[in-house]
Amino acid sequence: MEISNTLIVWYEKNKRDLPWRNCNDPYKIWLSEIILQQTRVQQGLPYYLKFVEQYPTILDLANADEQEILTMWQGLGYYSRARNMHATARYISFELNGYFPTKYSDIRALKGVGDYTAAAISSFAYGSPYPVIDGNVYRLISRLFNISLPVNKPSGQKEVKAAVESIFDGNRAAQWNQAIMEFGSLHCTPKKPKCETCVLQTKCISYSKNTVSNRPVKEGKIKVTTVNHSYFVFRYKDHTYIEKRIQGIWKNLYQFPLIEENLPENEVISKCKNLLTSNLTTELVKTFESTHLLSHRKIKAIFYTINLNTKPLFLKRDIFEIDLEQLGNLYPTSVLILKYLNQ
DNA sequence: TAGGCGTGGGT
DNA sequence: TACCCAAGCCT
Repeated sequence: MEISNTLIVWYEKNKRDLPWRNCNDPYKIWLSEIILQQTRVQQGLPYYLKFVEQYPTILDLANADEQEILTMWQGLGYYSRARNMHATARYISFELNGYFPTKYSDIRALKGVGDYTAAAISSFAYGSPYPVIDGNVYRLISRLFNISLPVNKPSGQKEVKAAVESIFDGNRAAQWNQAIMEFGSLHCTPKKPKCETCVLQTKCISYSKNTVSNRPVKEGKIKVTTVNHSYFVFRYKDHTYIEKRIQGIWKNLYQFPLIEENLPENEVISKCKNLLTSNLTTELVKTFESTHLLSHRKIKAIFYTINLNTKPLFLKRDIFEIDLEQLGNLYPTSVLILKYLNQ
């Protein structure tokens, strides 16, 4: 209880003014939590404001096209969040008559809602006594209790959860949850935590044992593999030609026709010509190169421009014609392709 | 359960 | 530069 008081006093004095706080609308709380998954407040905030303006109610979101929602989401990453969010909006609007679920178990069962998000919505919208455990909490708790088990493995997660429950105050769950995340985010930071001015310093076992810089422990590294992307930008008048991605990364976003194999340039050009029904007499011009970094992949991208005098016919039926300016506006696309369009 | 899934900021 | 990390979830 003493730790809870300390955290909450700190929070009331230091909290940021954010639009989804002091709000009981489960729709807006849910929306903010989906946007903020693995996303910094600074990056997610403009998207939240945009979504609330465009879709004031969950029914507005449910009635929107997925393509429009993905365009709104463009640039935020982890696009499955947007697809799941749309599916959940339709489920709540049309199966639950627009009533957002109130029970933790029902909230937890929604698409795109895991343990963290269910606890956040339950506490912030309804005051239900479920502690949030996000990256901030893993870090803060592993320091406070000097937990040496890896927090990205079930063993460490179990220990953190038990520690959280030992200090959680369910009678003020919403405030408590906001407080511990805000404190972790602003004070008990990953690098250079502000231990010298920390209100929990005397309670922090890692501080007394000088292990703060080694907490939290994480095991295993993500290996980043390098892949090649060759994009073909066919131009005919103001038109260009795109296709929809149907699986994997950037699913349901649009792109220029793409060859992913790592081939020598002459074979890439040969593959490009095979996309068309007729012989290609125009040459390909390499107009842009970029290395695009993902969390788990390094994409070495090359963009070739092909300026045509006649309308092209494609063997692949799913390649279709648009105005170039529609890509990134009417047709959502990746930041990699936005970089090309903006250069 | 380990890997897939984005992007941008910080060091 | 290369790496870590961010209000995680899904399969």
